[in-house]
Amino acid sequence: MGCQVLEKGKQKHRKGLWSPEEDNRLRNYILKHGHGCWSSVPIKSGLQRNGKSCRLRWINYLRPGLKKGVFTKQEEETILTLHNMLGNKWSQIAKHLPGRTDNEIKNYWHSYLKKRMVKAKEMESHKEIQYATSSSDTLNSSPPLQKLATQGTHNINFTIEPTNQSSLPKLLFAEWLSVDHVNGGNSSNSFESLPLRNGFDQNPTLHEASMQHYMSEAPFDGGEYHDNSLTQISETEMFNSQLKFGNQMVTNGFIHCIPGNDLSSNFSLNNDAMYS
DNA sequence: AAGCTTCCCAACCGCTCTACG
DNA sequence: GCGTAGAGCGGTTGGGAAGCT
Repeated sequence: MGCQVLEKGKQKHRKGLWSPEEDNRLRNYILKHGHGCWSSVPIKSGLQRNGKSCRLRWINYLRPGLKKGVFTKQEEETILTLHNMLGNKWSQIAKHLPGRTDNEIKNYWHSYLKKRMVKAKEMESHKEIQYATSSSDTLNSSPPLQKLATQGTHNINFTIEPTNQSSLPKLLFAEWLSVDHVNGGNSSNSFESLPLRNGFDQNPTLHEASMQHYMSEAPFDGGEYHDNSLTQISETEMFNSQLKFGNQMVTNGFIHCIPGNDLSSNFSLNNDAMYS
């Protein structure tokens, strides 16, 4: 909001797949200036796309910290669990899978997990029929979905409220950073104590920002983003680090962070972390 | 090898929500 | 309170790759 540069003039917007050149333009522009108002991005960056398209491309493909490649077993289980609880709230689910986008998760669900669920359901109903015919008291067999959903989720210990609420620890490295950023603080910020908002912060940008933290240590040379940079850091590791921070937070209501690099110096957080 | 089908994923579309004047 | 515009989300589509006949 508060965007002044509007898409004036009904110029024809390009559609379809993005060329590497377009990607570079968009990436370079956003890294340099932040996205600000999305509708102004294509104009300022000289792209013949609409703002919406730019936004999507950035979020789903260009944004630093995105994890590419196959979903791990753990991620799979997380999706199943969360989908069981939240339904098709892909963006909510994505918040719990660092480096994955809602689109990616949605696609994965439709192309693979949905079938798996259907299969599991079929098997279960088949079993139930068999069971019903052989025995009269079949009351407390656990629901198939729940069963599936809880398999292998030993390390996911959180509850999800049906609304926007999630108590999954989300306070991350970037929390202090954004706050610092907001406050305009120029502190090198080695040890900062941050008061928490509502116990657990609901800010969805935290994950993003945390990914940027990881990215800050990953190769990002000459605008060339290496997809596999993140694969060197296991998801578990990232997940654990979140939990660790979460624990700190739970214990005293404040978090003490020891930043690695000064992120803001090598990546413009101003918009992605602050506004989105 | 060619044609057909299926699958996957990037991108688009349309809707809702929110902020602002 | 109302209208407008931008952002975000979920559903859907289209095109290319892979697999099959």
